[in-house]
Amino acid sequence: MNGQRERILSCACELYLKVGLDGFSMRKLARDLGVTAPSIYRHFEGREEVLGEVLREAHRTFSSYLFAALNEPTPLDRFIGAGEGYLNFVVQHPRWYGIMHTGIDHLGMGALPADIEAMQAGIQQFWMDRVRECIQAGILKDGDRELISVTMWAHAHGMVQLYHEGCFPGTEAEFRMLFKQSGTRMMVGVATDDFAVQLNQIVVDEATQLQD
Amino acid sequence: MNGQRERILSCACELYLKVGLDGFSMRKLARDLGVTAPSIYRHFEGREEVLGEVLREAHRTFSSYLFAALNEPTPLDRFIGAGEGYLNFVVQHPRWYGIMHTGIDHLGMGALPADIEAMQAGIQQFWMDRVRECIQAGILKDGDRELISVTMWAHAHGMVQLYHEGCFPGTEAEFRMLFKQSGTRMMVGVATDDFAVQLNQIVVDEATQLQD
DNA sequence: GTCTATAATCCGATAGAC
DNA sequence: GTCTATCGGATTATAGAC
Repeated sequence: MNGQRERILSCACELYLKVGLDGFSMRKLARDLGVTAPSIYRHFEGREEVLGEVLREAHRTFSSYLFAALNEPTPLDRFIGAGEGYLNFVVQHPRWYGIMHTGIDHLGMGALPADIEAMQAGIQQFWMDRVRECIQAGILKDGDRELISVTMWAHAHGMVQLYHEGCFPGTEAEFRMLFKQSGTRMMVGVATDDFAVQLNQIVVDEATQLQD
Repeated sequence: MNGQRERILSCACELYLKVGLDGFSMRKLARDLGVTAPSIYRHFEGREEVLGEVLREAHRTFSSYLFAALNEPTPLDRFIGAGEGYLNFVVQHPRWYGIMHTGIDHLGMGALPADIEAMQAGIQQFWMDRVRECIQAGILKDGDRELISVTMWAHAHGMVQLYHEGCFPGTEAEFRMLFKQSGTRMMVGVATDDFAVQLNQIVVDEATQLQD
């Protein structure tokens, strides 16, 4: 029966989301499944292969959050939609974001499976496409696309890491606000002069709102 | 003899820098010291107390890298000096930066020692002072100081995390360049209009340099 | 202050019976 | 396919001799 393999995988994802990478063990997985540990080795070569599947599921979920933005009508809408998808994902699934940023050595693997590397390449391509079409639409500066992408990536990733580390005191809703407000300011440096005017207007509006 | 305690601490820092947090064990520490594990428990209550001292040393070193910038003459020089100190620290001491961003639960502690919390508060105060005096000097926008600080913090931390994860392909020197170039763009959004002109001039100069 | 010996838990993985 | 039994290793930490 091949359904058993899928039952193990489903249970493995659940276990990882509950206890994290360091707490994830074959013995606990067996206990949750209601079997003994050696049984799992009939379906998987070892812990490494199971974790590979968990990592695969993380990438699948992340991709679905991002790629939903492709249904939006304009480059700007797709860019904003992708940003909101990213924000929703990291807030709702911190463990899955975590395993995607865990070194392969810590996962006990020598190298990433080819299909996971392909998914990573697809995600990177997705972001580069958003940057490219926002440049064509006159929203982002027509310059070094890689550098523009890095600046936005680093800001977003840093915000998320600091939030997950507990460096921001507020609630989840307050973090979402902070993420967007900070993102607006960061964007000013990579936007065209015309679009920067609109972004700065948002900043001013926020300031006057706070005064009321 | 109290010198033994200091010898253990020195060796503990060395061991942590070599093998990281997960590889750090009392047995390895004892082996490096040339004694057996139970001996260490005459000087320390347990692994948690030793790691607390390692974390303390990390904060001391980080602070020394930052606070050296206080010798600079102007607010802008102090700000740039602090940024360069930060960059030097994270490049030269990734493990120490790492333990400073490790949750206390992962360190096996219930709460941070009061003096370490005080050092963290001092570092945060240092950055807020840099922001405050750069606002007074007409370099940064006169707005929400906390938000300006968060934007810069997130960008810097994100750049470092991605670098340490191996997400940037280049050399260390190329990363230092990337950090500064990306930082310049990020700064445009939090700078005054006057200072943003200077920052954008740097961006243009870089672009024309690349064309040659 | 350091040692030996050991308790008490964990872990991944395998052999071989059923 | 699952089980029992086990190997071989890791860890923190303690008891008690010297």
